[in-house]
Amino acid sequence: MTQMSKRTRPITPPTPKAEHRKAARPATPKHAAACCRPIDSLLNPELFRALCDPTRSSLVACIAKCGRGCSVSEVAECCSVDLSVVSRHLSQLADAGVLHSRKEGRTVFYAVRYSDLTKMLRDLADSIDECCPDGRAEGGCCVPR
Amino acid sequence: MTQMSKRTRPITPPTPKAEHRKAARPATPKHAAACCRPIDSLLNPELFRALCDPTRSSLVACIAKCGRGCSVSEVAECCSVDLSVVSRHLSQLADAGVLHSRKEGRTVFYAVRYSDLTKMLRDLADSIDECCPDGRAEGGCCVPR
DNA sequence: CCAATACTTGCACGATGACGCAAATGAGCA
DNA sequence: TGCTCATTTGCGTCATCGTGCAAGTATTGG
Repeated sequence: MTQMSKRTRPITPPTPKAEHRKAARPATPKHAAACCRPIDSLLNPELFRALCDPTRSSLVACIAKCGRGCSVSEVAECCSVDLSVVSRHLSQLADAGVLHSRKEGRTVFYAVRYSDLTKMLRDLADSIDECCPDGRAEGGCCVPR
Repeated sequence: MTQMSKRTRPITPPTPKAEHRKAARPATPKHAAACCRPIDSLLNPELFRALCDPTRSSLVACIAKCGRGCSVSEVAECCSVDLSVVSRHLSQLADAGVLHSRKEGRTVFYAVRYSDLTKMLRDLADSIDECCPDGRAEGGCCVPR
């Protein structure tokens, strides 16, 4: 247990869920100074975390292609996992900002947050571009040695 | 690299790696017919899987901001995990197409695949847009009930 | 009020992931 | 050849994740 010495592992007790995911993010590394900061916030693991599971991503694709809000049980037909699993995945995706949920009577409709999602992706792409467009970067912010 | 093929599990022999990740992907769901297919391939969990870990994403941010190729030990200074862990993360990111590696003598330089990465992100954003631009989608491909 | 419908939540289990340490491999250099 | 530096790999450990089943909650209809 002492294996992971100091960082991210308060020995045992509280286990605040996905703890190590929160911690390991050294604000400003030695190299790579203050330039191009937007990438730090845009390269948010939470979004990717939501989309990294194939079941979840297929659910997103299903709803996206659907174009309208889909109920949980409707979406569940898209894949072979239990309805409860789908329910959990959808709420997870909603938490991550990928989906939007709307309750109507006893059914819950999930829809893709098209513009938010595409904005996140494009902003990230932009921030990556900004970091180092072709020519630039030589003698950039990161000390060579 | 197949670094973690069947490793770390002496107990259960066959363990076909990340099995469930491969499987759960019902080609064509009942709803959401053949329209807007690109999203299926672009919403690739593998890319997100690579970026979903905060340590990994901070490594990517570090290298991105760096602008040039960074050696493993250099990058390791950006975060507080063991060098071996960084090495594994970097090769994982390279496998996912996020980074590019180049060996020079005994050092390995990793650099962000700027254009590939931004292309993937923008294409995905485009495919999401295509799926359902504002007005469209009513009475789309997914049967309402 | 009761039953049915549509989800959500609790729980247990097996698989996977991230990690550190130590040993191994590879590549220059004296 | 032997040594050192840079990185990778083997292995054990612990936490987290995805999943199914069963029970619980909310909402609508009779």
